[in-house]
Amino acid sequence: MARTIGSHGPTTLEAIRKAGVRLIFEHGYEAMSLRQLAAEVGIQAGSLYNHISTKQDLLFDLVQDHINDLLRELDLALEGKADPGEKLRAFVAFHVTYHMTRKREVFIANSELRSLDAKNYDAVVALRGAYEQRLAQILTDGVADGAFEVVDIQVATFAILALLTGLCTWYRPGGRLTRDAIIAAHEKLVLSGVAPRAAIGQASHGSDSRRAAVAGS
Amino acid sequence: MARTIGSHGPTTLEAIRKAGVRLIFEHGYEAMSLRQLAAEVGIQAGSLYNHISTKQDLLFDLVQDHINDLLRELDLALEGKADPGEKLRAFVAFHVTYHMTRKREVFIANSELRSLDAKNYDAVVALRGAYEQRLAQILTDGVADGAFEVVDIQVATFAILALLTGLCTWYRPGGRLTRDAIIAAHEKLVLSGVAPRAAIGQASHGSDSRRAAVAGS
Amino acid sequence: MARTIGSHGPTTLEAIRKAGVRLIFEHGYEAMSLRQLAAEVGIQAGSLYNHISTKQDLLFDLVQDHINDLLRELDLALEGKADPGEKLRAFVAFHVTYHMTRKREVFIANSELRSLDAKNYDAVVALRGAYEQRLAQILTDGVADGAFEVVDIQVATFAILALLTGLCTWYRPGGRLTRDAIIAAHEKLVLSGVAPRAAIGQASHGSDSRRAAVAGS
Amino acid sequence: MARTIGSHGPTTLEAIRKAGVRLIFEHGYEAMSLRQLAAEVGIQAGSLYNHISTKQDLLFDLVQDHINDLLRELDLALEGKADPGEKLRAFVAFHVTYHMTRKREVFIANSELRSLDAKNYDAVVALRGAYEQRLAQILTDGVADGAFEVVDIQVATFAILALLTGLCTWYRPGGRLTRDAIIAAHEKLVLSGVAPRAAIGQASHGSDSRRAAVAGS
DNA sequence: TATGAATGAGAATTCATTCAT
DNA sequence: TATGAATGAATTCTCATTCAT
Repeated sequence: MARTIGSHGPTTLEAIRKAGVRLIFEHGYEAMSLRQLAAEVGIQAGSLYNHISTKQDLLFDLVQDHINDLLRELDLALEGKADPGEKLRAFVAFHVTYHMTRKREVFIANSELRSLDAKNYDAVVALRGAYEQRLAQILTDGVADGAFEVVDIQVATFAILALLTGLCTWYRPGGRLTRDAIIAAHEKLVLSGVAPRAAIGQASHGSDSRRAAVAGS
Repeated sequence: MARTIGSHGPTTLEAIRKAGVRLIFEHGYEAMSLRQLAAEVGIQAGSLYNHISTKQDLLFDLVQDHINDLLRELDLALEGKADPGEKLRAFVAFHVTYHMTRKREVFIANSELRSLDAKNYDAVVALRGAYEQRLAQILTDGVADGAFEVVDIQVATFAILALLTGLCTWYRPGGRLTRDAIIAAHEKLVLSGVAPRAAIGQASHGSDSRRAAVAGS
Repeated sequence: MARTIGSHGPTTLEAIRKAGVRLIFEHGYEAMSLRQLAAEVGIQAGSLYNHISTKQDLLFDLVQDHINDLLRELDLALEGKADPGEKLRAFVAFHVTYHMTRKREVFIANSELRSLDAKNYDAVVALRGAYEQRLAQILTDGVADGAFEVVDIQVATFAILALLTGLCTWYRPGGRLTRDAIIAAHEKLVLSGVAPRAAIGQASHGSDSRRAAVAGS
Repeated sequence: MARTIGSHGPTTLEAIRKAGVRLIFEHGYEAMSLRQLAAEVGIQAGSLYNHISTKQDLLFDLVQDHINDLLRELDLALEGKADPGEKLRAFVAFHVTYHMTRKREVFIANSELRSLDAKNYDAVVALRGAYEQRLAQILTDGVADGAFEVVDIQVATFAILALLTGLCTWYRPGGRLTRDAIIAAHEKLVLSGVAPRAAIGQASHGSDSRRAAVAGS
């Protein structure tokens, strides 16, 4: 905290992490070389080892920290929300916002799981499971009190997460749409998506074939 | 004539492609070594070059062939469908089915785009754009005749594709759900998701904030 | 000789040798691959082995045949020449002409000796020695009867051969000079070069240091 | 401070260059493997890349440095020489001396040009042209003031260079002849070779055919 | 005689990591 | 804490050669 000039320790580590996120996002973990990373930071490759212990460890730290942040901030965002609809809307808004702000960390955490070795993989998947569980619980509650209707909670959980997370493959700051517009667009899809069938049945051009499919599931 | 020992002719190429898909799916393109691939096929690494011209080319061929198949089969699946609702349902059913059957090719085509070099990347992105365009057109038509309501067509296109494609990160044949159940679950989410707001509005616990956001988009 | 249609044996071998000369001249023996060579000829690499026994053997044959031709034709060119001056002029004219006509073979025979394995190298060097010996003998005779003056016969032999052979690093058919002009230019240098010192001494700006050096040799 | 174990710093690069010159001289650039080179230096193949950037670059550096040295030292050797005869004698003495001292670099610079890629080749050929130009100018001046007579300056330039450079294919230190004797032998050939025809004409056994050829050039 | 596929060795180069300074 | 040099294993890819068909 009271760091004197010349002590670059934390600064350097931060620079490594920042550059690491960027390079892994752009090239992938396997394709990023530590020489590249060091060059980006402005040091020699060997010097990285004064700050990280391993390339694998750097990845793990980045991913783990991200998911921990995600979880913590989600819980803040859901705080005080009572009914499932409100919660789901908060979830969507939070998830979309977070993914717009930190899309590179998000992307890495989703696409580089396979580059984690077994132990690290398990740890991260456990954390991710906790996050998924938050959404699954919201859906379960909503279905229980009749606010939502889904064919399968598990599938819906995965599908909604995929839908929301897809954002970080195309979002670029300064694009055509405002943050709110993007949130609204996702909110519409998700909230409508889990809305009870009855409500939409009237307006829909629904066919028997669809009903049959659903019934058959 | 009826050769069985070793791997010869088109058989070998097929074996290379099959093993390639599996290894890239499991480890990623960068992480798959040609030694590994060759070992899987049962030949020496150098012998691969009797069948492929480059590791990069193998990836490109796999991805391109997949997307071409996807497009061709989609058009077959949509043939004869008239109204947007019917089309969207057909799209969902087709996409989900295809992704269950060939989830590894699908996964590769989505996750290894960044491993393609510039020229190949552009070619694949163009093809993928054509596929996205099919869905965008369905949504556009549905919105035009009032069957659908979405906040933003572009966003909805990407989101729905992400939702459907997410399937291949968790689907395993022989799982808890039947093929039809999985299709139905996705159909519900997508069809409801684009259903006109009016119909669901009553059932929804909609908040002012959301309406404002939508209005502002 | 009485070859029937369909028998391409000698034709193919000739094509291989021709292409081989060109490729070795352009890229060097080590840098020429048999795949390249085969492609040039229009066959598969494996098929080369119906005509040659080894890459090394191809090189050896090309070089050996060239030197044999060189020797045989030199003897024809020197036939009937009596005095050393006449012989030397004939040698120059022959060597230059031959090197203009077959500069690629010549170049290979000079630059790829080191790519020959020990046995082949020795054989070729022996043949080359015979050729050098022809020139050495001419010089020896000329010196003996006072027609020539050289400081050292061995050195003069190598130097004159290098001078003449240098031609094939710059000569291109259809250049600025006619064949005769090129011969004349070399003849002047060589014939003057071995002319007795006395004759030129007057015209030369000879220094004592040079005389001393010569005396000391 | 006084490090002696292993090879470090500029020492290693120097060792690589020295070993490189020797190996390329002996086997040719294409035939020298970096494993070989590294073994010669006493390091692992990969470690070479701490000192050079590419095999091609090593060759280029060796060749370029050699030609730069050659040019610089030639200009020193010619300094203060006034008339063409004196200059030509100085040129011969310098060239021969240099080629005896650094025959391997010289040989490489002459025989491995074709192994340079286009850009490097052009750079080296430009430098070499500057060197050739020095000799061409001496000949031009000598012809202008009547001290020399040559049939064609261009051809004479190439021929004399080839004559002198040929040295490095046979010269071995500690051979039969002293340095001075070798210089004298080449001086005699070159100086006589460009001496005016008139002076030698008397002593020569010149034939009409030769005169005709020269006249016709 | 030609082919296509295979081999096994070897090419240049890159990599994560270590360590004396 | 940084450096520069080293390591040894691994990378993609090429090569001359073989051989069943």
